[in-house]
Amino acid sequence: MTNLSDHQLLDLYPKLSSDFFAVSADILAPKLLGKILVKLEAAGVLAGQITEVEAYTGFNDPADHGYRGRSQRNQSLFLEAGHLYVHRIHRYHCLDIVSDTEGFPGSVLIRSMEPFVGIETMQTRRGKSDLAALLTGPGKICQAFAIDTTFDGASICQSNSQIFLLDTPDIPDSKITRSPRIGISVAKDKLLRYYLSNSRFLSR
DNA sequence: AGCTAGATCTACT
DNA sequence: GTAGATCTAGCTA
Repeated sequence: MTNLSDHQLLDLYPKLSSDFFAVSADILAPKLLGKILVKLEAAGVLAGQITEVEAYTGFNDPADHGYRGRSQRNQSLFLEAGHLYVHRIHRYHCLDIVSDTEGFPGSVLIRSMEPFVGIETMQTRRGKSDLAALLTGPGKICQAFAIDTTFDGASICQSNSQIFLLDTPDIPDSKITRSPRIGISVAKDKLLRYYLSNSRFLSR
């Protein structure tokens, strides 16, 4: 896969459309594993395969940023499915895919990926060369892909979207592990983190 | 207007 | 395993 050209990759799989994302976050999360995140930049293409995600289930979930209702920071969580929610945490940014329906703040946090295309750019931005250190954490992904709050509220389902997902075959449940989410202070017991069991591209 | 906590990461020991 | 960097939304007053 590492020798695949940008052109081949983009022709190989169709872009995921908004109906794919319009389900509850806990359903969407495992379906995002194995999908390929693509960002088109003037200098070239960046792409990676999603290996680890977390679901945030809206008004049902005290750990969800939209749990207490709409605010300036979280308003894109209330958009219809297939938009991005990007927020800052400490020095870094985190990237969520908005799920569910308009007005319900469910989303899936992209926690880790395996780098596929644009690896040199990612290495430069991250200041690291080890592939396993490039995209194994939500802040690392946003740094490598140069995703900041200017992408908050952007659609990933338009024909002119700069960021979108490619529809690769689903991963069977037998290759997916569930665990508690990482780094949160409430609702720690919920098993809403999902990852590819045998991947070496995972956080922690 | 000031204070605090946070869906993180790195560099130490 | 833990301290410190770093910054902003959201809260209290």
